[in-house]
Amino acid sequence: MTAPHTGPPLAAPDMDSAVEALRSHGLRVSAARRLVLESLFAAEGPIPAERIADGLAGRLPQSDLASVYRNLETLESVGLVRHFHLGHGPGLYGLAGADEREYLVCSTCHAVRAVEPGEMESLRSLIRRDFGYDASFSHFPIVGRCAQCAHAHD
Amino acid sequence: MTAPHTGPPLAAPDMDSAVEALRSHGLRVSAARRLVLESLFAAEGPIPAERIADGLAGRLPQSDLASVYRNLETLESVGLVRHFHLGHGPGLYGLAGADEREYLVCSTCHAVRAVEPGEMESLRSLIRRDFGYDASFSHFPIVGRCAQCAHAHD
DNA sequence: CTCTCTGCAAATGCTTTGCAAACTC
DNA sequence: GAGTTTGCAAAGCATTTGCAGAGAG
Repeated sequence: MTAPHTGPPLAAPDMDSAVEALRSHGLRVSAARRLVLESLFAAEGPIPAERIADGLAGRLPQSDLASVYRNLETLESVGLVRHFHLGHGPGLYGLAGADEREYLVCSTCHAVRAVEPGEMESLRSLIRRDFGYDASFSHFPIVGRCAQCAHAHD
Repeated sequence: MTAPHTGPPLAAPDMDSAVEALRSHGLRVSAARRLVLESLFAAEGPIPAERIADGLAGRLPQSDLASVYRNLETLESVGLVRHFHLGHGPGLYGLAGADEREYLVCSTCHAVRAVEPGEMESLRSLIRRDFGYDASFSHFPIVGRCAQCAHAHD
């Protein structure tokens, strides 16, 4: 059941350590805050804010969307949460360190492909060498034409 | 004055050929359409739709923002225009083939660095080799920590 | 004369903000 | 209690859509 974890360790592996992290930053542990964290722990992967507000489609209590956004921002500011985009549509939020995969989106068929962070290492070092940037493709995806679409040249 | 041009040639080098391209696609050459093209030819580089609507801050006649968006989409669909994003904020529109530089944005200081397409070639071939994608960083930037920010470690 | 395109207004989708009441410490 | 955080409502920003009239071919 426990798949081998290749990415960075979770900033907080469970609810308790997340709560502890909040307190250590002088933040209060409110019900709404808890609920955001619980949703992220319960979700199968990164989700839009709205899914948290509707209680993961009923599995958890609902909460106010504005508060969800506020809390996601707060949690992100202390490093417990991260968010990214895959083109248009709402941002996706997840636990920092979890599922920090990087994405390729085909500009033609719009298929999304996720790869483990390790697979981008040579890419990252090339960028570091050529441009001096420590790049991450976990906030914006790499956009390009995928092999299938390149074959099926329009 | 004419800087060496390393990128692809403009899809339409001037107003006349742009108009011709429109006609060849069965599209009408309306005043509003002309104005969008003129704005893009007049602009120093990619600009948000709103700047076109307000007539480049008065240099040209104003036009309706909704029509500007509609026309940008139309022009993009026939390959005369392209658009991209640099993080949040409005999309930036420019003439296809012009200023098709690719961007790096520092995740810490948010500085934007543009590079000529050629400079990304080795990066692009690595992505092609590793993932089979024909990548372009002219729609989304590469996000990462720049050298200066890496030095000044938080 | 036909069909595309425009301008206006209103709607949309995602996210942020103002504010009084509720809750955490 | 003091100060954060909430919930609700409303605003904000970028972009899209509906529709009747104007304009291109």
